[in-house]
Amino acid sequence: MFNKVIIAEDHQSVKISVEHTLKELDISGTQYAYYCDDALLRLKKAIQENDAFELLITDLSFAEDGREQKISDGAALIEAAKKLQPDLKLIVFSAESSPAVVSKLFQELDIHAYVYKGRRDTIELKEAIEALQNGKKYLSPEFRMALRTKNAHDFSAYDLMIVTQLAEGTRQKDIPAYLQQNGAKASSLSSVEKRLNQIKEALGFTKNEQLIAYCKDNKII
Amino acid sequence: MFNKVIIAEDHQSVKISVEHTLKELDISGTQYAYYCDDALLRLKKAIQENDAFELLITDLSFAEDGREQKISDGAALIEAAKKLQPDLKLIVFSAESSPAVVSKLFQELDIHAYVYKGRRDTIELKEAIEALQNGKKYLSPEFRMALRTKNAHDFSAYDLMIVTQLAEGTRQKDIPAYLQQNGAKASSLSSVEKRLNQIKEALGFTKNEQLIAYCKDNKII
DNA sequence: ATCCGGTGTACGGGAAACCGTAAAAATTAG
DNA sequence: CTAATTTTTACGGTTTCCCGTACACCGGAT
Repeated sequence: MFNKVIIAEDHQSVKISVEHTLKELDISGTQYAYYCDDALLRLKKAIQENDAFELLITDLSFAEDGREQKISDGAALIEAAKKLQPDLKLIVFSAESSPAVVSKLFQELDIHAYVYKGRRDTIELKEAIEALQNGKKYLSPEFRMALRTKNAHDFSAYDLMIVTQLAEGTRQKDIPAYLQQNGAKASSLSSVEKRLNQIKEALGFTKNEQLIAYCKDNKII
Repeated sequence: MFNKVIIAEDHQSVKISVEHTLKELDISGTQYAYYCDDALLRLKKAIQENDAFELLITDLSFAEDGREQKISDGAALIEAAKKLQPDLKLIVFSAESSPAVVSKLFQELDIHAYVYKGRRDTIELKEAIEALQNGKKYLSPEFRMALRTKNAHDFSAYDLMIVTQLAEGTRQKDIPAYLQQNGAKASSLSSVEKRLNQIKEALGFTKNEQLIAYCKDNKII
């Protein structure tokens, strides 16, 4: 049974609903943060006071609003929180609909649940919390199929460099210089061409413009 | 004083919060729809029963979830609702942060208020409703500056055709044929090249990839 | 009718991207 | 350590794109 929970969520409307949901589950020791930095601070403080949180529920994207923040999104918050407190349970509560992104959360950040903001989200949030209390993981139904059919192409850090440069207007023939500066293994123009071809081939594309559109649509860059 | 209000919102968590907010404003005749089609249906029915709604609060993006829908987003819902009932007051309640999109809502759909889902959104929603009751319009503070510095480039339908084709992988030299089929005035390769140059020039870009990235980021395509 | 500015089109030289091939370098296997 | 395999790089020909110039067309104003 969770008792001490912290929510990181920048939408006041959502925060209020989560508040209600937790109340319905008789979870009382709940704190809220509108900023990731604030959430991390509270986590630290709780540890120092020997009364650590048991569960973090966080959104993924946080809007900037002038206040300078060290941590700008939920993924980074989770990473920092895990370092601070490895046993912390993690629920991501987000409207992110890209299976690629969600899959990454489970694989790389090892979160315990993903709840998709949708037409049943408060119900699903309850289900997720209950699942965690039983030592299980939880994934919103919408994603249970999607995650199996994984990405047609896994973008490596190397791929990301290239695609990002393209999207920023760097000429293909100038990318080798950039790669060299950033210490990438294969940094010849041929390699860049070959890799781009492989990626486009894998995705069934023919033009760079198409690839950029795809990456933007899927939040890859 | 509003009395009969309808909410179109596909996030249960947000819907619950809006519910509370309206209750706090002593607005009782409130209905909710998780789908745009449902919202439109209720609007129609209310008119037939001579008890039309006074205010529509709607999100912009609605997730698809298997159920086939005629209207798939808030903008289309507003358009349909206006046709049905021109005097209906319109509040858009969304997390959309692109000034270009919000600007369009006011200019082309003539909405009365835009409330940005953020750290003060329930408060702002109240302010918006009160503003409307006083015959005023409302825009979330975050946008009040941004809307003045409008887009560096206004994309015409013609521009959109070209950029969309690019993003779909059509070769530049094949775009003229497409334009001709779709009855665009200028359909020569030269014209396409020239127009693309003008757009990129206006935005300070040099490469198509950059332009596609920009369009995706700003929800232009 | 003439003169315009704006807009669409045609063409051509040069740059960049595309694509296949083959050499060179680095890894791995035996 | 050498052979074999994979990865990276180099190079050349072709296509596409880029960009400047020049011409044709059209509606409006003189």
